[in-house]
Amino acid sequence: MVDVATRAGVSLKTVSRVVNNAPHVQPELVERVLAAVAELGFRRNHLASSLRSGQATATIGLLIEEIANPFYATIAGTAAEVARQRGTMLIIASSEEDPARERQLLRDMCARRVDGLLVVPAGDDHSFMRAEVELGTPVVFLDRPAGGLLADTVLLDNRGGARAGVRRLVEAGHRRIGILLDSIGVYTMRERLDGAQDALAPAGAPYDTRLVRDGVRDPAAAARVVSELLDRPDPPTAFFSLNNRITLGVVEELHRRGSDAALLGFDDFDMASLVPYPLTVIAYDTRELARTAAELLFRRIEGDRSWPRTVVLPTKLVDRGIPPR
Amino acid sequence: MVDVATRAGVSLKTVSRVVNNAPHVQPELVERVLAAVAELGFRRNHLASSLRSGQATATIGLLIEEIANPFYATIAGTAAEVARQRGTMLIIASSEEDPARERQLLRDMCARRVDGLLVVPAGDDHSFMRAEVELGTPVVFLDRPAGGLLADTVLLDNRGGARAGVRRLVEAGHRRIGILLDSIGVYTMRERLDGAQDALAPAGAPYDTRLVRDGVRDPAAAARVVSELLDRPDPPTAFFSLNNRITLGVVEELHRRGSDAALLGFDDFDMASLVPYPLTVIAYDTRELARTAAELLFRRIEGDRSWPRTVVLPTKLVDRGIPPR
DNA sequence: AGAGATTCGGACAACGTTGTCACCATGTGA
DNA sequence: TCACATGGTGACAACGTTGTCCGAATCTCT
Repeated sequence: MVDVATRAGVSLKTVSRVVNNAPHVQPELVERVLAAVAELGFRRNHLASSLRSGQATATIGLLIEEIANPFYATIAGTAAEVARQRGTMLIIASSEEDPARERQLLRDMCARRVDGLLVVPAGDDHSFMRAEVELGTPVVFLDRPAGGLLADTVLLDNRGGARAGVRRLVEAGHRRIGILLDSIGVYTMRERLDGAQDALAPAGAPYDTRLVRDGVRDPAAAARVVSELLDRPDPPTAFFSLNNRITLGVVEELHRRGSDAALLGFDDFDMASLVPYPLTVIAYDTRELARTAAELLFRRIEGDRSWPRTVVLPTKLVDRGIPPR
Repeated sequence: MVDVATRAGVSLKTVSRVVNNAPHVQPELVERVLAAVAELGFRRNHLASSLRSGQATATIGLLIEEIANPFYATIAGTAAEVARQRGTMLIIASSEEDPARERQLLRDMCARRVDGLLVVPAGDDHSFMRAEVELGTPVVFLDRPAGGLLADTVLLDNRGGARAGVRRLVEAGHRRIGILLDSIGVYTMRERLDGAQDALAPAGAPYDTRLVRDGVRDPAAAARVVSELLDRPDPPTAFFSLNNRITLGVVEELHRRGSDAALLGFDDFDMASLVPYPLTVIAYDTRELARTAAELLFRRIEGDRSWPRTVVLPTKLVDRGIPPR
């Protein structure tokens, strides 16, 4: 900047003014400065700029579980888009469901003085962030609530969605329903399971814990579990898979066996209509989830100091057919 | 930091030393400083730190087309992982295929003094980055080459892959092959098209431009084009779709019609085995593409000043059946 | 013509950190 | 006893910007 000033024959401060297009600079000087900037290839140092001016690094942090997962990729894409509209950059990191790693990454983002944080929580205790939040870094949690910290949160109606879906199964006459889930440790899974119970109880359907299988991490495992359940003396007549990775494996196995069991899945996916099996799903708008959270975050960044909100977005049952029992 | 120093009864500099765990500080003082840090909730300002110490913001930039696209999401995930292993954060932005936007985003990342850039180029002239590169910001291009700039590049063997795939179609007796592509303006599409020609020419197969359709942007468009081509008096007996979004639409239409045309697609996808159609694809390892590029970038960041390299990664033909003509 | 207002440039300090250097104790060897 | 390392500490300046303030030049009005 000094070099630019020398070259243009003005003071340092004038260059600063031109670069920030502040008012009250002679057009002629502006021109000379801009010429010098171009000649010397000057680019303002954003670090120094936001160090001096206090706040506004024009950067927000996004912490998710796993970037490559389409759900999180959609969230990231939407967040990036909202950020771009605000002239803000996005730092992304993935916690891989590891609370220690989550903590370290959040610390690191704070050290970088991000203007705000968008977090899909991995651990269940976020009280360690209280200091940062009180110091003025806005945080919005999405998809899952934070533990031990009052903050803005945007969730899906997991329980209501599962309830509605399972109710449809029950209405079609199903009573023995195999339920496959990733990990009971995850909030969304617990909610979905609760929703299923909500729908089963009034139908007087036995909530048979032998039909509920935890720890189904991938399609192959899902296929194995389905196979196992179908080989029981009293096999389930319907399946409810609690996420789309599991659904994939279930479809594969049901299709392979030519089974006529009903299948309900949480999470829609692109190719659902191509899948060789009638697949009813509980869908939701991932982009809206992310957009809502990001916009809430920016409102906070812009100074909104109102009481923390929790927004719950609806889910929708997409019925592609449920074979009756 | 001043507050911490006061509280611990030491000088500013000693706090700095402790925070950076520099040697030659009395264990007792270290303890006192750490206590003060904990009590005051001090967190070192990364901005100021990297401003003062010159380089090393411990941040790299990734510029891709569209985060939500699974291909780029995989790249982003892999890049984030490599970065994390190096204690580096990742800034992600998407150009949405807009050269102007690409340019602005790259400038912005440079202004933030990233340690290096990973770029999937959108425009075809990147000479505007020469100044930055010469100033010492390493850049690695991936998936597509940069225009007008000598830099490290990691590519896929698009042409070779397409050639091998189409050769298989030709071997199975196909001569009239419908080719659907997104946009001839994109490097990868041109290469794949060239590969197809490579395989068709020696077979004496007519390269019938009426069977080549550009501008197929989404599955629905692909389905329409397939329908149109099949309704010709001399319909193609095989289709080659140049990306997976297109493949999706082609599968849908072929399946709908109960057609027995052969289908070859560029890009593998998760559910390929579930698709209700024998689908042979040209696959590649996206993670390896990203990992290679990211590791190359970090070698540069660590000081490697050797001549820029171009790495071409192989593709693999995954044969899930090709109906003969 | 003089007083006040307006416009614009520049000197200076500060943001929070770290590199440089000098200093003060010790301990060590001649 | 004296020089001389050595380990431990702090004062100071600097990184590249921008906010504050002062003052010079110009304009406006009576």
